[in-house]
Amino acid sequence: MCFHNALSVKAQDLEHRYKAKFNKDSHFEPIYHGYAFGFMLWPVITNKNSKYIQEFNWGLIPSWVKTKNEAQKIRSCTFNAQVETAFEKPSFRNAIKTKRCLIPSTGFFEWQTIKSKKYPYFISLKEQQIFSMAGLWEEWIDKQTGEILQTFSILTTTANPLMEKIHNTKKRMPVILASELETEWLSQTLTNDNILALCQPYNENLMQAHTVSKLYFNRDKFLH
DNA sequence: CCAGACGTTGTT
DNA sequence: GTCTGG
DNA sequence: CCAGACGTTGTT
DNA sequence: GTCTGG
Repeated sequence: MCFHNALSVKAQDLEHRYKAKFNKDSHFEPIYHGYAFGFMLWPVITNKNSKYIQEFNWGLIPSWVKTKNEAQKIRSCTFNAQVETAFEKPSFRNAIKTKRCLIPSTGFFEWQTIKSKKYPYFISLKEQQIFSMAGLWEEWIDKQTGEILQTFSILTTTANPLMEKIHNTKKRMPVILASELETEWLSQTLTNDNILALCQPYNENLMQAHTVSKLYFNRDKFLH
């Protein structure tokens, strides 16, 4: 599961890290806590255009969705996509073959449950401030208004031992790509097996986690 | 045939 | 768009 | 964010 | 009207 994500760096830092540019009209500001249900804009680098950092909305809307209402309903269920089943699911099977992207992150939040109480953790990488989660994207056109919505989903896989201890109810974690595999993820010529091979749980020894205050998750602080 | 799903996991 | 369940 | 609930008891 | 669940 991955509903709480962070990208607490400047636009310029991202441009250096990915050797890609934001569009001129972008106003990216550091994101200290992004919550999926805000359907917020997030920087992504797609296989279609890796020279630019685009900003897509979190919550993938498949292209076959007919109405805004239906789109709103489905996108609250497509913040994450399980990689084990993504090749079969109608919502993801097209995207995982042809529309992959990198989701830049500086860390994400997960909850540990102990005796029915929940403790939030922040998880990041030891050696890279900015890393990439593996993502899928889609482009949806509202036939009523002509509006185009570009959206994305974060792939999840089974938790590694560190994440099993933290996210101890569902035991899932986002797919994290080693930096040297980012270009490969965006390649147009991968087989299904190649794609699955890139989506293994990340090495726990390269990750770090610490508890954080629940105050970070007060509704008022991260919605709007 | 035709309506309905199509998806994931849950802080205060 | 395509599959499933009734 | 925004649609949907807003309630209780307890059979096949 | 306000809270909750997705």
